[in-house]
Amino acid sequence: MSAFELTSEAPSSGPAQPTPLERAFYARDTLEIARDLLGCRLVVECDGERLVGRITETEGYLGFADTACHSSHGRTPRTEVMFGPPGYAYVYLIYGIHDMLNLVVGPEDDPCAVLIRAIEPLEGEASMIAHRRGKKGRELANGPGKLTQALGITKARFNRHDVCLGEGLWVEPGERFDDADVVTGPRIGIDYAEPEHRDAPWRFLVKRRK
DNA sequence: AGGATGATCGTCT
DNA sequence: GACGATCATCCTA
Repeated sequence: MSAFELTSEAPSSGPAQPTPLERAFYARDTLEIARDLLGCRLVVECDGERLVGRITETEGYLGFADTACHSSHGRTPRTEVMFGPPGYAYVYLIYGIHDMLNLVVGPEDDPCAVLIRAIEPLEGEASMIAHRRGKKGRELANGPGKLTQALGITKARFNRHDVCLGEGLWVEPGERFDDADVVTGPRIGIDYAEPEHRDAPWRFLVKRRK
């Protein structure tokens, strides 16, 4: 079992060119992708500025058979994008307040997704703090609603967005975390799901450092 | 540090 | 008309 080949450009002093993960990255097993996304760079172009965060927490949602996955309740206008090809954003509003960022994965007609749950700031931190009304440090983006607010990701702007183009919103290779630094556990906020799905260890997070 | 509670609206029955 | 892949605030210690 081998990790997807994540290659990164050598660091350069000039403005970085987008190096988005290609569609093949997203056309694989959901849980492998959720694992591999840890350490990757989430990039958003916001008000002419590039905001970048290191992904530190994800959850896999496994499609039809997963009663915690939206698509398991049927194909609707909201869930439609998950039934399409991989490499697109599925952004929806929860609790009337929070935008959730998911990446559609797996083959077409196999409606799986990975929820991005947390990031750490790499570029544009000052703007992220401003978006978060002064919150900083671990409180800046350690939750799915927090990171979308910090990065300016909304459903209106990015639902159904192609993340393989390298414009607007995409994911780039970053550092690869060692397995020893990765923890798994049950997913958050899905108590309504069947026990076998509610308790499945499909949440991935980087162990707290420093 | 941690538990309870209210916020707020798109989506589906 | 109900409820949710949550968060911030307001308490109590």
